[in-house]
Amino acid sequence: MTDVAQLAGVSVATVSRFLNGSAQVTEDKRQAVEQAIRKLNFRPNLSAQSLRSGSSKTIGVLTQDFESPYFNVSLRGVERGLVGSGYAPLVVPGHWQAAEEAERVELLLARGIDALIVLGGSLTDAQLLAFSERLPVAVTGRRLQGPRLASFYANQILGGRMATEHLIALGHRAIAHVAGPSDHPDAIERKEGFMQAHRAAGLPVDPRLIVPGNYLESGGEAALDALMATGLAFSAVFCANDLTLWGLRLALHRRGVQVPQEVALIGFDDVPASRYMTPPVSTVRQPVLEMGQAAAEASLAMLGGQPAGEPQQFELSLTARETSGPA
Amino acid sequence: MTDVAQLAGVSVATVSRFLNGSAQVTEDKRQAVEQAIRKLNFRPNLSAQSLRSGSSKTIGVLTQDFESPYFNVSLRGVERGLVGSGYAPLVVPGHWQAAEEAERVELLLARGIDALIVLGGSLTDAQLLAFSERLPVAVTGRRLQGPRLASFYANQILGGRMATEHLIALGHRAIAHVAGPSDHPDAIERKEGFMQAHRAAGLPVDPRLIVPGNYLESGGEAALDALMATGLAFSAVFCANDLTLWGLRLALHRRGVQVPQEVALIGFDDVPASRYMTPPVSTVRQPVLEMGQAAAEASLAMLGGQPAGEPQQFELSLTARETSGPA
DNA sequence: ACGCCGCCTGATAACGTTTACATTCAAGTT
DNA sequence: AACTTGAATGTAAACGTTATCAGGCGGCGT
Repeated sequence: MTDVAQLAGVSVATVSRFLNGSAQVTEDKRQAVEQAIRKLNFRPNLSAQSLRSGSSKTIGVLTQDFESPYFNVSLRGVERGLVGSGYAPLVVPGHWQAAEEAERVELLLARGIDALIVLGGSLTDAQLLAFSERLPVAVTGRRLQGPRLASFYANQILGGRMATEHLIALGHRAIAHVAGPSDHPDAIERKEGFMQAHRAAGLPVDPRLIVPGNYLESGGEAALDALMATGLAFSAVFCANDLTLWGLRLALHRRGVQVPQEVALIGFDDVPASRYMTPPVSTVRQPVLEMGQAAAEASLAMLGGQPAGEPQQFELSLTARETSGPA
Repeated sequence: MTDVAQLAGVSVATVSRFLNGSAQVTEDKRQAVEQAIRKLNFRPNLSAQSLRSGSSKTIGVLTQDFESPYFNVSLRGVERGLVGSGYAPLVVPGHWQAAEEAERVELLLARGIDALIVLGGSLTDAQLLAFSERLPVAVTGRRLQGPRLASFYANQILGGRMATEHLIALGHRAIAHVAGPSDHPDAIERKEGFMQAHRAAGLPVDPRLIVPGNYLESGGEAALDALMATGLAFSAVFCANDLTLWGLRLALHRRGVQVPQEVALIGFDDVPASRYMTPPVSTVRQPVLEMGQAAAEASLAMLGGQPAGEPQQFELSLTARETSGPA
């Protein structure tokens, strides 16, 4: 910057003022500075700016798994919300382990992030609120409120209910459920939706038809064995998420059972590849991209000094493709 | 740091020396400093370190698309290679647009990254070499050499040939190919492998059975129409990548044609979800995770002052699952 | 003509580190 | 006893910005 100032015949202060528009600069100097910057191909040093201003122009993003399509769609939303803002996302994975997540957030904090976006995960609400004392926080998948804590969520109970009611409407009466991790709030709510749909329809639910999963394909694969072991008949399965459905679908394929003729399937999340499964999977779409984008925009708004605002609910929608058919 | 020094009754220099182990510190002072750090919960300010040392402890990663499973596996490899090194990856997408990629790299440079990892993309070799004058560069998917440029690649021609020979060995004689983007080197080489396999087997190839794609599902879907339009018969298709295969497989499903009984399919990349397609897809596995990890490790090594080393070739392997069967 | 007011501008002090240089001091050397 | 050596420490100057403060200067009111 000193070089620029010298070449333009002004002081460094003037160059800084020109760059940030923090004060008026007369036309002739402005031009001289502009020219000098171009000539020297000058770029302000971000480290110095960070040191001086305390802001690193970086937003920390806590995701869970780089290979999860669900989280990657969110990430793309964040990326989209940040474009053109001058802020860059610094992404770290937490793998659904509260301890690892907390440690990764500390790492982000040590890097001087200006705001934090948390995509799902296992941190407690209290931890999140504690972080929000230090910097603005935006979180997806929870309903949570604080002065500098914005949240974006969808009604998972309703989603579970929508999926199950879809199967019931198709005439299914013996419906199984492959649940998500039992300590995962979303998984618990989706199961609750499954129960509610049955109650509302006056249908009994056999608890043996609810088997555990892990939100991964492997859980879906294992679930079929568990289901067969019960000896109970079922004509449809509501899977806690799409990956679970994929695994179950593969296991079904291995046993030669037809989908949806013999067993109808519905998933959750509407992950991109689900459109291209055979048959294309029926699922409850979560607007994850939109939620990621909203989280990014909220972070920016909070950095601009605006208050966090109410928790914002996003609508779920049923995408009936071809894994679900009449009983 | 001043506070720590004061509390420990030493100078800031001693604290710094303790932190970096850059010089001996007597046991008593070392303990005093350690205690003060713990008590004040002190964390060195990364911006200040960057400013002073010129190193931001950040490695820029140019990926192409946050939603591409292929690139996400690479990214996970990078993440794995960097763990515990103190370096964090800063990831930006380039979307296969040379102009966008160059701009994103400039953005990374402006952020003071210490090294650059390039995953595929459309930058020219010359551009990459130019970047490597400024900082260490590691690139996957190319064979390229420079003093501070490490490269990791797999033989795409051979891969294309392996896929095609697999189909030929199964008795297929009329084999179609859905190519990748015509300006994409990998796509060109995979097609070349397709040709070579035919030549080696003494089989003619009808150029009308080679149709363009875009490495995306949409290209595969469209390809079937193009193939049908030729009026030519074919019993197998080599798809330039797995996503293309998914799209083609969906189009086939819509027309009610059986895979692999009526048409056999083979893809390329072995993206995670391919294992869970119905039927599970046969494909040529690229060790992308390993390549990403190697790129990260090479970057670290170059930052440690070691030379780049020769371009390193990774082996491809055929994963025959169930989309390929006898003619 | 004098003083006052605003607008631009330049000098300079931070921000929190690292490191070259200077200093101290104990232990060995002559 | 004076002198060298070397290790441990302190002092202070950078690194590249931004913001505070004060000065210069033209215009305006009296």
